[in-house]
Amino acid sequence: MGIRAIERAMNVLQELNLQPINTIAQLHARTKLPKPTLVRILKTLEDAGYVENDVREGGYRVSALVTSLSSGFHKGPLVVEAGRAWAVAITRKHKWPTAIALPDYDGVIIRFSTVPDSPVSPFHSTVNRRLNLLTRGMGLAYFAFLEGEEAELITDVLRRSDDPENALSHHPAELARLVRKVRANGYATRSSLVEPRNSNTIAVPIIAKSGKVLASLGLTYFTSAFSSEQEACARYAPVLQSAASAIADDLERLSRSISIEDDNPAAV
Amino acid sequence: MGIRAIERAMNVLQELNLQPINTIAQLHARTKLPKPTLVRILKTLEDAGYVENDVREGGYRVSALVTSLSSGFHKGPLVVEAGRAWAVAITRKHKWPTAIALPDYDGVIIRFSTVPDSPVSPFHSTVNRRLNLLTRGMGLAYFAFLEGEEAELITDVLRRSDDPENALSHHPAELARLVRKVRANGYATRSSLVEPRNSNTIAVPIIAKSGKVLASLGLTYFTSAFSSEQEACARYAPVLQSAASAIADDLERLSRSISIEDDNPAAV
DNA sequence: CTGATCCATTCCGTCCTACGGAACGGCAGG
DNA sequence: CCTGCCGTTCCGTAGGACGGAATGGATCAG
Repeated sequence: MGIRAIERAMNVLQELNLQPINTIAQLHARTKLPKPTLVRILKTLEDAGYVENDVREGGYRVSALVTSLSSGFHKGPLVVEAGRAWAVAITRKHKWPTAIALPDYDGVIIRFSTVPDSPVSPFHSTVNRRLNLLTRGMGLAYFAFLEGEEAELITDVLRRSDDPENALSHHPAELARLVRKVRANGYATRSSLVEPRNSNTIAVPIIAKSGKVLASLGLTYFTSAFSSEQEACARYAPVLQSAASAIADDLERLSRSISIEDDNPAAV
Repeated sequence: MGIRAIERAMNVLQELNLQPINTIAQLHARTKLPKPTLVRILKTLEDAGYVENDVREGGYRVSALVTSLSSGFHKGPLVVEAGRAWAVAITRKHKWPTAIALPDYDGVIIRFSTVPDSPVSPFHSTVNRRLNLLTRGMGLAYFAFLEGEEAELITDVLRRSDDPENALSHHPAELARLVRKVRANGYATRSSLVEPRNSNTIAVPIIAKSGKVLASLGLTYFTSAFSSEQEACARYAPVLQSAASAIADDLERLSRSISIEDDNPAAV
């Protein structure tokens, strides 16, 4: 068993990263910690410079110094590095948060998200969150564009899964129809069968010049902001597609001009 | 006064970010904490998943989860996002760590560094570190390419400083000569008058299409790895220059294709 | 093989400090 | 004015963090 105060502080810090601004009441509800304890922890983090108490906004937020807690960690695949700038740019222009997800066995894991840059995020920061391949927009955008042996391999793995979100894998015909539809559209959206219902995600694959599907790029919006899913897709799918293609270009340029031997896409 | 255990844990976590691998003895020396206390703190962080005890390497290192402690913080200028991929690519190819620094009043601040990706870094992670404009490679690469009013303004500020590292600002003729040399070379290096002596940094400016100097891109190497500074510069200056120019291109493409209203380069 | 040295880790009794219920002051709405 | 909700402060208590000393390896010298 570890030091309780530290465990608590780390949890609080994680929670703080999930929203641009956090009130004591919210943190109290999410962490189940007594308010005085929260105040004490936040004061400690504030003194240390990791947290700011924004009285105007009425809450606490992480400050620039938190980067020093993770500046020593990298080994992110190059596609994430190449894609960040585009993800940030889209969010600056269109406000909605975007994210980049990388394959991880029978799912994808979000490796970068612009939630903190988005003034209107339906979600909290979702970095390191795992998404299923068949029901989630970013999972499906990856899965549907897989080809040949790789596609079969993953399909087999999914078939063996008893996760309800992978249920579609037991209905090959329907699955094939879904894949065809996604490929025809050039983008995927989150299944209407899974939570949360008040938002949706539009996602496209990032495909290397070699044809290999590297990752997916997604944008999440409040459903209430549009009259229909079609409207949102018509607006953002082209943006995402051109960004995904630009990311693939950038990767190509990166490897050509600097000539990288091999970008190992090993996850984690 | 805050909670001591938390303050200590945060310090330990920061220290862990400064080196790829950290032994208890090193941490003990750097943090002045008793070893049992360190072990307890590290065990706590390990249980929570932020730290790994790599028995093979004989020490502790930060793990992927630390990113969740800062994933909520962004507001980084687009030039850093655009430059990351290139910095990472250079380090993967040439091994030496690279960094991107942004202007901050009378200095520059390192906003991104590939130290964790470098197997041979002379330095520890240097994110958020401030560098002087006249003696440091990355500072000088920025300063020397400033033009017109902006250059005069900063020069005035420097002249009013009594920081020994800004001493050159009191000798306008020598300063002008240095600036001319840097401009002619197209890159800057760290002054041989300042520490540390066992490494050096080669840096180039990142200049937007508009002509505005946005940032500097630097590479740091052990002096002992080359027979002369010339040799290292001949090898890496062109690499850095082409990367800097590519970053400017990327920025241009980012803003053209997504058409961002205004990239506010405000630092922290 | 023995003894010395250095290291990370565990023990455990002491003391302190983190804890949280209760109280407080501020604010908004009724 | 009162009521409800908020963030913050108080303060007596008790449980947990603390660190010196002991332990268990690993490495090296003789």
